[in-house]
Amino acid sequence: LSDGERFRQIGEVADRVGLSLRTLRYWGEIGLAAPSARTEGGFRLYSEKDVERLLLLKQMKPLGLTLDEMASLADLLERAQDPAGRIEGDIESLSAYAERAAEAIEKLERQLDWAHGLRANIGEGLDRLRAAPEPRVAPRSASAERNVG
Amino acid sequence: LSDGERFRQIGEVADRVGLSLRTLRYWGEIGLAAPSARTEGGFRLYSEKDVERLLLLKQMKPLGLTLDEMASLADLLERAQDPAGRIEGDIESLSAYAERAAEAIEKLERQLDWAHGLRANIGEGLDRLRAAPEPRVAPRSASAERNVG
DNA sequence: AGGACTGTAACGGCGCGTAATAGTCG
DNA sequence: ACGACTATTACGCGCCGTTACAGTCC
Repeated sequence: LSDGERFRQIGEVADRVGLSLRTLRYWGEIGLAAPSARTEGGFRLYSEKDVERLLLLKQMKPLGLTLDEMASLADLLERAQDPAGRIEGDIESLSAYAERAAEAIEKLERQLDWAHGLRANIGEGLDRLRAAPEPRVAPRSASAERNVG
Repeated sequence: LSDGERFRQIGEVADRVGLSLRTLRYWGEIGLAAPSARTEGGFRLYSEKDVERLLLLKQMKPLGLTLDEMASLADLLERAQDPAGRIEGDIESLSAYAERAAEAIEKLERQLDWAHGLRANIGEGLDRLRAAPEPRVAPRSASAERNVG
């Protein structure tokens, strides 16, 4: 307000972090990532820390967690930043998430492999389709196949 | 029926391909991957080709397509197998999917990078939490810190 | 004939997309 | 005072998970 804190409103934030307006509003609504201020008229104002949290959350998405779990993990990571505010059980919770992250990574690697295979598969299909002419157009002679423009 | 075709029922198929019973039923219901036979009493019977299609569809999931699009792509790939049954426009459709596959691969790679970063992040958090003892347990002297079991 | 498996039908829910309508900012 | 942006509210959807209840297989 009176200090040098820089606030942005929802549209700019959505562009910067690559999330939709709807998603930002929803995440605020459920307490996952609420803007830390509002204008007099009700416009959401995101601080720099708010934006960082959004980026962190966005990077969590590939782990396949529910939004509740993402909130929990983000809180854990924030608490791990300064050793003051930690709570009993944090270590266990966090190491559980570490394991889930490892599993998610394996799954992503498998999926990436599949995706590469599928792309190759599609490429082969395209080659085959392009090799044979359209059904009704028959080649006049065997050597005429070379005329493919 | 009378020939050597091997049929499996839904539970076995679910185990083999790693999809839930509900998913198999739903995919059949919407025409994405229906079993090619039923028993007299109504039990679904999946042929070997049915199972292959299911595997193909499962590998498509990371591409982020809708089920309708997955059906379309699977049909295109099947038609590309033998050059006989192809249809005008298949090449264009298929190459559009090729592009989407490429984009999906880029996205997956980004996500994989993020996931690695996040895992490292969690690891650092754990290290920090483990480094400092629980709040209420204060060391008796500075040199006593070495007694960590 | 009993237990494992499967069938259909129905409701529920997450994570938003998508209006519709009204208010706010520079 | 204009246009761009934003607010809230509400409905809908895809993709199944999850009962509940009944029937089928060996």
